[in-house]
Amino acid sequence: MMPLRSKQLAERSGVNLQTIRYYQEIGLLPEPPRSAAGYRRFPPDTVRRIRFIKRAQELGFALAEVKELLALQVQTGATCADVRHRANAKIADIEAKIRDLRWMMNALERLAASCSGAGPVGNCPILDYFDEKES
Amino acid sequence: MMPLRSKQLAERSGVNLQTIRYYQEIGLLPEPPRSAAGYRRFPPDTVRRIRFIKRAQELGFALAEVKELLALQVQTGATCADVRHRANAKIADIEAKIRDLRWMMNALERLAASCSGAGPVGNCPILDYFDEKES
DNA sequence: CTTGACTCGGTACCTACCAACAGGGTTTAC
DNA sequence: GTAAACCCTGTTGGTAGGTACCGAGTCAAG
Repeated sequence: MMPLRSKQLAERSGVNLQTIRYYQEIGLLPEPPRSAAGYRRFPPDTVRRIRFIKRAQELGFALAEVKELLALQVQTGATCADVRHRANAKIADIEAKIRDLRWMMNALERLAASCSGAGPVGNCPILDYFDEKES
Repeated sequence: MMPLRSKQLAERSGVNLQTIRYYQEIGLLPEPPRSAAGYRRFPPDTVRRIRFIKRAQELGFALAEVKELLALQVQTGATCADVRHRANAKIADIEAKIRDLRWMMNALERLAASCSGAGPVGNCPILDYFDEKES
């Protein structure tokens, strides 16, 4: 297979062209060789690497964490337990986020329920909550 | 009451000094009068305004949205229904986020369960999922 | 030989701040 | 009156994860 240019890589892996450059800039993609005119020539399996990144991102991993996972993948001596540990930590993160969001939603629902929706904004219980004097 | 200097305002409202200046910069706080030496002199009720902002933020409103809420508060003709509408939209946002996070968590839990934790990283089902060839 | 599509690096923008800096201002104790 | 201690000011740059635009260079087809 021929090496890919930036746009081809972007199209085949389903991301924006600038995303490719961004990933390269932050070291998620190795520095590719260049053509005589300076064009990037990516090895075709880079498509797979980008899909790896996107899939890990979908499950909540930040790019810095994805970088670690990619490093783990080729690191001799890395074990399955290392990966599982990261997955479990991420699960705990997500649980905490969900708890926060549920608390927000609950509070908002109670406020919305206490607001009849009639009348001017002066006695709105929602704004009153935001504007309470005491802490 | 005497007007407050930046740091006093920051301390009394429980935010960082730079946050005060940031809020002023983006128009969330009105431009305060200055002392002869150029020091900001905030009216004491600014503390209350910042607490408003912080409370709305806690319930998931972005600063731009908080700005709208603050504008609504003093806008003649604004109704309680306007506020409730915003609250309901925010509830829908949060619901969508929770759904996404639950999907992530589910997927991660299934992957973590499929991973024994034993052995090298080569056959890790978690990394395999990220690294699958087919889309 | 020109046109259009592509590529390059660089920069700026978004959110919601935080940190560090230089150069002054003010207050308090002695 | 002066020195230490602390405060203020604006400016710059950083964070994550990109998106978007710019002028200039390159390449292939007609």
